[in-house]
Amino acid sequence: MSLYTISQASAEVHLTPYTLRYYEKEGLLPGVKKDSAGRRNYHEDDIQRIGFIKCLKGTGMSLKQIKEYGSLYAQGKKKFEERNAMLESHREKILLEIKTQKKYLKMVEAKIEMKI
Amino acid sequence: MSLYTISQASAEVHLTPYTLRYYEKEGLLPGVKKDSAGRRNYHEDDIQRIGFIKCLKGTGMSLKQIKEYGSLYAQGKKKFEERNAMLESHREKILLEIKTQKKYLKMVEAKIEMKI
DNA sequence: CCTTGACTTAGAGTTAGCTATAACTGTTAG
DNA sequence: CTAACAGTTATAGCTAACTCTAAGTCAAGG
Repeated sequence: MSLYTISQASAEVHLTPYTLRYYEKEGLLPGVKKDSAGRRNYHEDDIQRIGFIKCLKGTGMSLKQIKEYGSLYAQGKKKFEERNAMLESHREKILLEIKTQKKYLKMVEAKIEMKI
Repeated sequence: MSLYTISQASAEVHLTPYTLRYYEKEGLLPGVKKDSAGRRNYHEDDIQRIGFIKCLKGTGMSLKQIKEYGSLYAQGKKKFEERNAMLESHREKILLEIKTQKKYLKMVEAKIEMKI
């Protein structure tokens, strides 16, 4: 299938229709097409975009920054440097986050092992 | 030093005095002592408790659940099973989260490598 | 034709987790 | 002694990210 209604897209990406409309309203997901009756038609690449939005959001990027990233993306290769710098620094952030999570994991495990 | 004012504790744990008072008000940090003038005196073990609160919160536990955990903790060994079950399931959650973060890391790195 | 149901919009409401304000009190340095 | 300071409480305000409601539109089945 290459076209999704909002409820199909919702099921596909595990976000509610409310959230999908909200993301669009906030400018995170520009250019979603509509049919003659005004209903959203999500294309395969919209699904991909939502997937990457979830990735960025899931690693702690704010919707505001995600929107910023998307807007750089939309401006093509003239903003390539800026956009990639954003990803690079986000990459560092994720690495740090994983490190922190591992540290916290050890703390929780130590507490479990204490058995008191 | 074994006693901290709120601003010293704040500096020590990297949380604002607002947040420390808020946590106390919300019941996450019961039993903080006060001096004769009514000012909080954080003891070494309060600092430790805050450290563990940060650990739980940093791994996605809600303040409500952290409070619940603390209340089980306060009830001593009769609630040991329940409390440890909470930690065990939280441990699973952290492991899953690390896995997810690693997946997302790969996605971001792939995007960086695309160079488009 | 008419009802049903999935959609639309604008805008209001909710929740978590702080963050700030106002009014006040006790301690300390000059 | 007094002014500045660091704390106190109660309560209001804020932001992010949804989540829901109301009122309306359109298409398809009986």
